Amino acid sequence: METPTSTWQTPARRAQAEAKRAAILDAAEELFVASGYELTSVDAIAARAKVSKRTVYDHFGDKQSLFWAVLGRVDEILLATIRTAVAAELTDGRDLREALLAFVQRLTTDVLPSSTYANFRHLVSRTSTAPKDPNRSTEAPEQVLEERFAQLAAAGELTFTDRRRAVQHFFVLTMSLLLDAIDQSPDGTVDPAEARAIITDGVDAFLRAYR
Amino acid sequence: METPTSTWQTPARRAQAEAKRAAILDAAEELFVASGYELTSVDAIAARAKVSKRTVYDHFGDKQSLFWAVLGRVDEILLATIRTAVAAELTDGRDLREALLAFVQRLTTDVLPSSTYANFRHLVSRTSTAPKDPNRSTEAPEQVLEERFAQLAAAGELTFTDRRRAVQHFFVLTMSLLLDAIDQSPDGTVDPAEARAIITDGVDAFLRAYR
DNA sequence: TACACACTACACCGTGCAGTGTAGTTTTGC
DNA sequence: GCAAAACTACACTGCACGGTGTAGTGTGTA
Repeated sequence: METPTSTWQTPARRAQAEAKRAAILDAAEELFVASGYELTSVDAIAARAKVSKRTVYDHFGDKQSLFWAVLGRVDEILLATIRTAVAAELTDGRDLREALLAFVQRLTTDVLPSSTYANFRHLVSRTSTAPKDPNRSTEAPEQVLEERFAQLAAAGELTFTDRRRAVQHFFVLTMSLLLDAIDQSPDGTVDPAEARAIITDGVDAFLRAYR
Repeated sequence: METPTSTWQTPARRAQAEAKRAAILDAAEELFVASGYELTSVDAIAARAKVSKRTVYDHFGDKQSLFWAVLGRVDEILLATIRTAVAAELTDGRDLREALLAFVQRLTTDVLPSSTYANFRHLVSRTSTAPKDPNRSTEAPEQVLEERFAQLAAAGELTFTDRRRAVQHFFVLTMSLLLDAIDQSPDGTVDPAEARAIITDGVDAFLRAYR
């Protein structure tokens, strides 16, 4: 058959194929996150997805393409999550500190627990072992926040000269430290109290620097 | 022979052995940093060190131990560099902003260009593919800065409740962003002007938050 | 009924790599 | 000169893994 995704089939067949495809992506994501690109074998992915190895190759061609497909899905989810969180928490008129705290809290509970993005940041950014995707925008998430920060600055709630830098600082003061805390601990979980402390300290430091 | 490091030999022999050992560590460091743990073969390390593969195994036993040895050396150098930089730049009576700028600048020029620590941070922290060393203190560098920050707080130059957190924030606002910038760029180098901008922005933000 | 699609099971190939065994060479200390 | 240390060259094992080829199975669809 080769590339079942190319032509247009009857809905029933198509649905089955999509289900398998999703299962493979799920399994691949878990294993890549857990063990990294090199140490994750296609056989293991197939086994976890309860799918024959051949099906994996029929769907994705090779290991690299599968990895990129996983990455693409993760990027999508992440971007959607950030957009939602911005829209839901960073609302006008709300106390800025409360808004930012809620925003980060929401991001962590929505994205990190599935551990989706947490370790992928490390996997991708510089595992150096993972193959680099030629076409992908690592900028998107930041830009969403940048726009909102610009509005906040216009409203006098924040003060900065370089909005890009301000967003960078916000991210490292909150998300980066949370990610660090996560993969510092052996089991990959962080004490919720510690997490809250990191978040509040980060937000407060940010506000002292940029209010 | 097996493990030439165990018994005590005559100086000449020992010196030769040490030279080889150092050459192996150098080669291993370069290759691990460049390609990651998995993708670096022991054969490649031996070739680069201009040493027979057998010698590598005679010295280090296996690939993991070699990796840990490299890590240990990097840790030592890093710690010494930080101590020196603290002593040299974070002196009493100096304008705090100038001192912190010089401190970060010195760290980057002393540690990053050799790229020693830059990518190793990524290799170790969560490559997940790299083997974990059971006994190593990832805390040391931070603690050096913590002590100095505590003194600065006592002198009224800084204000914070949690000195550990303050140091974390300082690191992410400066070094983390520099490392990010480095491995964001394909060739592993950063425009010096951009680097300076990152440093000054980071230090200024830190001072706004903690002065 | 018959076809095509998605999939499985499984054998198979090539390769790269960690690690070993060994015989031989150079150097050093006595 | 001799013995041992340090090292080289090289062959070799074992294995895991990426990827392919193929024969066969079940199932919606025409």
